[in-house]
Amino acid sequence: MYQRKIPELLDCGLAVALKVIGGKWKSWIIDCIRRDIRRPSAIHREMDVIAPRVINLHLKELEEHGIIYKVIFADVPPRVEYRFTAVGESLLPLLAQLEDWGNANKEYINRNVEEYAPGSCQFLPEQQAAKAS
Amino acid sequence: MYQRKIPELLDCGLAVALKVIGGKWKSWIIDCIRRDIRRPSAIHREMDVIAPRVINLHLKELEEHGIIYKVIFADVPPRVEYRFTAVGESLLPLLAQLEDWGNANKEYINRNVEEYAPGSCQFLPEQQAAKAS
DNA sequence: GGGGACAGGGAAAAATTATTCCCTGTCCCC
DNA sequence: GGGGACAGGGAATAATTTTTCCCTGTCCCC
Repeated sequence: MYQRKIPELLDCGLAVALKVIGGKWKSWIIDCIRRDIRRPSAIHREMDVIAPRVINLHLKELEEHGIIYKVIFADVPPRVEYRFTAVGESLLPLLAQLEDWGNANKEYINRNVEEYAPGSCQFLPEQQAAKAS
Repeated sequence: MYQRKIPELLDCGLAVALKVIGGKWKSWIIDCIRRDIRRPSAIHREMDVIAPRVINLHLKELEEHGIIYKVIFADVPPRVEYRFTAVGESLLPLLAQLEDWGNANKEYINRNVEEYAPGSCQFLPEQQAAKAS
């Protein structure tokens, strides 16, 4: 386990929320479980461009944060399922809203990124007002 | 500017949203501007534990993403203000909700992190059901 | 002139996160 | 026995992000 050298500021609710959902593939994993893809191997298949190891690490973090929990069946071969805790469930509507927002604005954002050139931001207020409209 | 080596998956709305708000201090900066702390130097004072350089980089990114825009006054000494674009404004309610969620659950999450020990996740379904309730 | 506030950025280092490679077991099927 | 599926982790490396240090310029005030 990696030992942090710079302390985090976790008194702010926003920081906590972002810590939980902010990992690179976290939200994708959460979305899998939401769609009832709950077994590690199934998630690995679903996210086949991501290394299984990476997914496992994220799963462990989600578990540490109390967003999901693991159900281990006594079966052989071993069978494991991840499910949402109550707190994890409460996150789903927020993620859905974020996703809607992203879908509604991704063209705008990607266009902005492409068009952005250092210095192109030099406008006077009147010009900016025009641009913003 | 850093040249990415691994392409991002930005077709998913959630990924886009997290890209925009996911930077380490992004949401704090957005919160400053929301509270009408709009000038770079004022933001630096407000977030005085963060290096000004870092804040500038995040501001530039928010600008590139079209979340905020810069108003440059012709004054001397130079005066600059950051303001939200319409898209930036539309993000605020979502952030407020995330913050509420984080505040409501941060004790739970921090407790989980502290109590988590590798292997403590080995429960049978019945025990998990009890824990989750 | 010296010092401070203003806005901003280059270069390098450090910290953090993501990724790859490869290894541990068990069981089933051919 | 060999090969595959299952769940999982150690160690090292690469990629990315964050941070520090220091420098550019203008203007005002003492």
